[in-house]
Amino acid sequence: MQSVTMKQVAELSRVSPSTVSLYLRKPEAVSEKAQEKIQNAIDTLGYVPNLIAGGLAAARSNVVSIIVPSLRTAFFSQWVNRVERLLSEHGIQTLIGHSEYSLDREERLVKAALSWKPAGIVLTGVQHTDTVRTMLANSEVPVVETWDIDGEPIDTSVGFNHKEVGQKQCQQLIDRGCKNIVFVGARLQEDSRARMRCLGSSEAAIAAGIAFTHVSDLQPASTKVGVRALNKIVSSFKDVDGIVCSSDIIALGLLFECQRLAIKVPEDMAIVGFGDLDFAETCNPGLTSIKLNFDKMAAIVTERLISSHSGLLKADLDTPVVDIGFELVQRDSA
Amino acid sequence: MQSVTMKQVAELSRVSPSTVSLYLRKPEAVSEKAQEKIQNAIDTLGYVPNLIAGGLAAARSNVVSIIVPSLRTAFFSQWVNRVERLLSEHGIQTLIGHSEYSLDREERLVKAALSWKPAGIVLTGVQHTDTVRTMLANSEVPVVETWDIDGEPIDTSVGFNHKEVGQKQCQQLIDRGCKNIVFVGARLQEDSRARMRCLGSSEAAIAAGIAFTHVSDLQPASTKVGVRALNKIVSSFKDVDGIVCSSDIIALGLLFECQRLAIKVPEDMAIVGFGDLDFAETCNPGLTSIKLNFDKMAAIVTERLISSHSGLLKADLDTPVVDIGFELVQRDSA
DNA sequence: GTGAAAGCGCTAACAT
DNA sequence: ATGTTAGCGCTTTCAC
Repeated sequence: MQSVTMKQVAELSRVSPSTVSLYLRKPEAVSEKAQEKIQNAIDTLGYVPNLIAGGLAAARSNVVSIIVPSLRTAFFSQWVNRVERLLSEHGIQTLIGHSEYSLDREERLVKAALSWKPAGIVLTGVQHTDTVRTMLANSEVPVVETWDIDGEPIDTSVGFNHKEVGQKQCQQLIDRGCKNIVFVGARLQEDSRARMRCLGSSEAAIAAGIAFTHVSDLQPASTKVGVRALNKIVSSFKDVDGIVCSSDIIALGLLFECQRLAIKVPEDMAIVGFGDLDFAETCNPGLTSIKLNFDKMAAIVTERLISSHSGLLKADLDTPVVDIGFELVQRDSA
Repeated sequence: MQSVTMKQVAELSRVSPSTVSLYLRKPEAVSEKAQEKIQNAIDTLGYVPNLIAGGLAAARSNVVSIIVPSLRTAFFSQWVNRVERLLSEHGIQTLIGHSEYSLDREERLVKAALSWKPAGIVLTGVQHTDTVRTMLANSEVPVVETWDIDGEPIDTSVGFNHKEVGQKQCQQLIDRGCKNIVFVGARLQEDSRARMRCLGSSEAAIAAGIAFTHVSDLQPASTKVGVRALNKIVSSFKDVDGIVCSSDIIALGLLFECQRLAIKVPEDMAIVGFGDLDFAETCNPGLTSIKLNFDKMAAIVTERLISSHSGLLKADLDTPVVDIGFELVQRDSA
C-alpha cells in the first residue's frame, strides 16, 4: 500500500514503467524528452522509490551492514562515521549494529543483516561463532573483517596486529626506564583484541625481564575505569611506574586521578594510551598513544565491497589480508 | 537468487508455504506436529527468512530509521546506543544515518529511509526542509522528533527546551558572581539547538545586566575547539570570568588549556558544560554540566513507535509533545 | 488447521 | 530508446 508507485509516475509521464525504472538507474539511457517528462512526474507526485520491491527483484540491496562491538564511546563511532561517509559516496546505505562485545549478539545481528540481502557485511575482529562463519560462507555476501588480521579471514580482512601494538606500547615504557608495568583494560574477557595487546605487552616485559601485571574492569571503557584502576594500583601494587591502557579513554581517567593524587606523569608514572582520540593531543600532559589509520581502513573496506559489487571474483583479489599498520605518537605522558 | 527459500522448507516438511509462513509469525496457530516438522526443516536447511520479500508483501518493514547530526563524538552515539537497544528488544532493527548538521543531507537520508518503508523515523530536532515535512506528512510512517520541542512537531516530539538550558547554564555563572560571560560553541550556524542555548544564555546575562558575548568555531566540537576558544578569550577579550559551553567536549578542552595557562577554575574562570558526559565527573575540577535523561527520551521514542506499530491512531496519543526536562549537575568548575 | 491463489512494486531479460 | 513479460520470496485473504 504505497502512496505513489512507479506505475503512477509512468502513467503521468506517458511512458512505460520499465522506462521509468531505467531512468532511475541509468538516466542517460533514456531520451532527453522522456527524462524531463519523468522527472516532472516524479516531482509533482512526490514519488519515492520502494527499495524493498527493488531489492526483491534485483535479489540484492544497496545496503551494507556494519557490526561493531560498541557505540558507547567515540572509539568505534568515529570508525563507523568514516566508513559510512565513504560508502554513502557510492550510493550505499549503512546499517549499523553493535554487539556489546558478545559473539552471540553478533550472531543475531549477522542473521538479521543477512535477511536483508546486503551488498556486504563489515565485521569487527576475526572471532565469530561457528554459525556465523557457516552462514557467511554459504551466503554470496562479501564479508570484510576489520580491526584485526590475526586469523583466517572468512573473505578478506583489514586491520593490524594487536600483539605488536601491545609490544610497542610496553616497549615505549621500557625504553624510558620503567621497571614495573601494569596493563589496564576493560572487559578483557570479552575484548579479545585488547587481550592480545595485553599479551603483547606482557611478552615485551618478560623479554626485558621486568615486572608486569594487568587489571581488567568489568565495566565498559570509561574514564571511571581509569580512576578505579589507578586507585587499585596505588593501594594494592608496589612501585608501579608505567601503565599501558587498552583505550585512551581509560588513560584519560588515569591522568585525571594522577593529578588528584599528585602523581607526576611521566616522572612517577608513565602512561601509554591506545586510539589517539581527539583529547590525546590536548590533555595534560599530552598522551602518548597508538594512532590507527582509519581512513586507510575505511578506504580498503569500501574498495573491497565495491569491487565485489561489480562482480569481481574473490579469487581476483590480490591479497585477502591487509595490514594497515599503526603508529606510536609520542607525547609527554611517556 | 536465494539459497534456501520458504518453498523448500515447505517441501521438506511436507506442508504448504503458507503454513510455514504462518508458523514463522504465529507458531501457536499451527499444529504441534507441523511445528516440529517445520522447525526441523528450517534447522537442517539453515533457512534464513528473506525480510525483503516479507516486507514487500506486508508493505512495511520492521526497521526504524534514526537520523542524528553526527557520530563523531560520544554525544549522539550514546543516544543512538540507547534507542537501538530498546528498539531491538521489540524485534526492531535500527538504521542509523548522520546528517553532519546539514538539512539537505537530512533530506537525502529521510528519502532513503522512506524508501525502506520503515516502521518509524526518529529525527533530531524540529527543523527540517519543507520537502522533508511534506514527504513525512504524506507518508504513513510515524515520526518522532527528538532533542527539541520548540516547534510544531510533524507527528510527535520529545525533548527539552534549549533556551531554558542556556538560561540555566548562564544563571549558574551569574549566581556565583561572574560579571563577564562568553558562550563557546562549534558550528553555531548549523547547530540550531546550540544556538538556542546561546540565546538563552544571552537573555539571562542581559536580564542580569552583565557582559555577554559568544565565539563559534567552524570545526565540529572537540577539545581542540575549547583550546582555541580559551586562547582567543584571553588574548582578545578582557576580564572574562565565566564560560558556557555548547558541549562537555569543548568544556574539557577549556579545562585543559586553563591548566596550561595556570588559570584557576572556578576562581578565575568558571565553566559550565552540556551533556554530562562520562568524564564530567572525573576531570579536574569536576565539570558542572547539564544532564539529560536519555533513558526517558529513548523510552518515549520506543513507546510512540510501538504504539503506532500496533495500529494506534495518532489522534489517540495523549500529547504530541513531551518535555523530558533537564538537570544541572553542580560540580567544582562552577 | 491447512492450502491455493493473488498479488506487493519493482527489475531484467527480451523483443520491438 | 522503449515496451512487454515474467517473475523475485513472501504475506494474506479466502476457501476447504
